[in-house]
Amino acid sequence: MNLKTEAYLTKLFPNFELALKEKLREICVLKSFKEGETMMETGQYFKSTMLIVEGKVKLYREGDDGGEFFMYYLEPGNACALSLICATKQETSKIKAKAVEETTALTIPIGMMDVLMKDYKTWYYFVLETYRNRFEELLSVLDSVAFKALDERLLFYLKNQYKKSGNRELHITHQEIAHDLNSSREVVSRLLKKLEQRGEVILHRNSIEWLN
Amino acid sequence: MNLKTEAYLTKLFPNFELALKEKLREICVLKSFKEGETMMETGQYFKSTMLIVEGKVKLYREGDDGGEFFMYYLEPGNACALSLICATKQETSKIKAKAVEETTALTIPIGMMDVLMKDYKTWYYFVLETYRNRFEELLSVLDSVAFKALDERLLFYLKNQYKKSGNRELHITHQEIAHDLNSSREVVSRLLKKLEQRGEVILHRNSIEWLN
DNA sequence: ATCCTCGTGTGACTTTGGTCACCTTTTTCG
DNA sequence: CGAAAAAGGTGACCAAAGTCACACGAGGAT
Repeated sequence: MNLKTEAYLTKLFPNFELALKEKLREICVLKSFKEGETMMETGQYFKSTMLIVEGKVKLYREGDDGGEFFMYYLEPGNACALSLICATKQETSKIKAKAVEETTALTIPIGMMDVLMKDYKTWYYFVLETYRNRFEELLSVLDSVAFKALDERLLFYLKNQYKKSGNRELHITHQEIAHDLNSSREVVSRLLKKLEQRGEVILHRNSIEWLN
Repeated sequence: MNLKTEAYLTKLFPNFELALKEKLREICVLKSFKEGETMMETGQYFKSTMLIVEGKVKLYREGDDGGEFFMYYLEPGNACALSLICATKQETSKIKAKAVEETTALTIPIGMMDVLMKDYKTWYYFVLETYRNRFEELLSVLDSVAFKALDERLLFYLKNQYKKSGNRELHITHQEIAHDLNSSREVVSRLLKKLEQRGEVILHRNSIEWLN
């Protein structure tokens, strides 16, 4: 297992200094999640920070009313910015993380965060870079919610999916899209139909073909 | 002027280590903005990072269509997280910063960012803390846009204004509220009327009295 | 005093998107 | 195979909020 940890660190976090990698090999625990499993639920305290090394994770923001709202994906090489924040603040998150594939993560006990921060410059850089990236991603999500009507948000969403998967054939149901956009299935279906009529996509059962 | 800089640093950034304060005294330039002045416009490159030391700044996100959208205030002791991000990335911001009062800021040339980051631990902490706080603030803004109807967003907005000013008497026009919420004046007027009928506020010309 | 601007109030209309009811087709599973 | 579940399509209806048109009153300017 330590060997595996080392392999992941070398491959996905090449910028980590040697000493940091050694330290992490010591304190990290590999943890696996099944497809569809919820890795983190609203109301939980963070006991550890996670570095994703395998799979794909969807991050949702949860509203007080129970609504959910897709923010972004975490992929191998990413860390959850929220877990970095919440970990240090010892707060419960209004965040839900869901594995969309079989996912593996390196978990770091939050007690270690301060030490890592202080002693390893490359960790510090990594955390900073993570914040930066998530911050920007969050801003662009905010943009689309604040300024765009649902049809544009849908396009934005599909485009993102396409970019992430690199596949013209998006394997997803209308229901799930509606869920991610915090809207309803009928509305999404209607809008998709329009997109199809405008020649931007072709609809199949369980998948959407992205043209252009 | 260096004396002034020093005074500000001591008062507003007590956590900065001595060496950092000295360094900043060397490289910072004090800059003042008039009430209503736009400090930062979309499309500009950041040439410097700013630490607010006097006054109050409203931060807006701008949409492609020209719409604007109030995110949060910056106050003495705050830095603009965006300028920290954009500065390092050399990107243009889709952000507008507007002084709502006579405002003074310490400006730090972006070229210095790396040095500060590397050499001064307390700077590093400060930046991290800034990210953290803005990130959370951004999330709560996102919440209100994503999950709440306009009436609730209005309440959220008024409550924030009240908290920031500490004054029951909010000196603001319906027009400006509408602008900040990226909505329209008529709608805001109507909703405010409803709030008045429900006994939550009293409307005056040019101001809103916040009850409870 | 008169005028003009600004802030506000209000009714009518439209669009967007959420909801409901109900239907068809495909897939899964006992 | 046949029933049930999952995925998607569609029309009717409704509420929220954006738009337009216009009215009114307070206050400042001349």
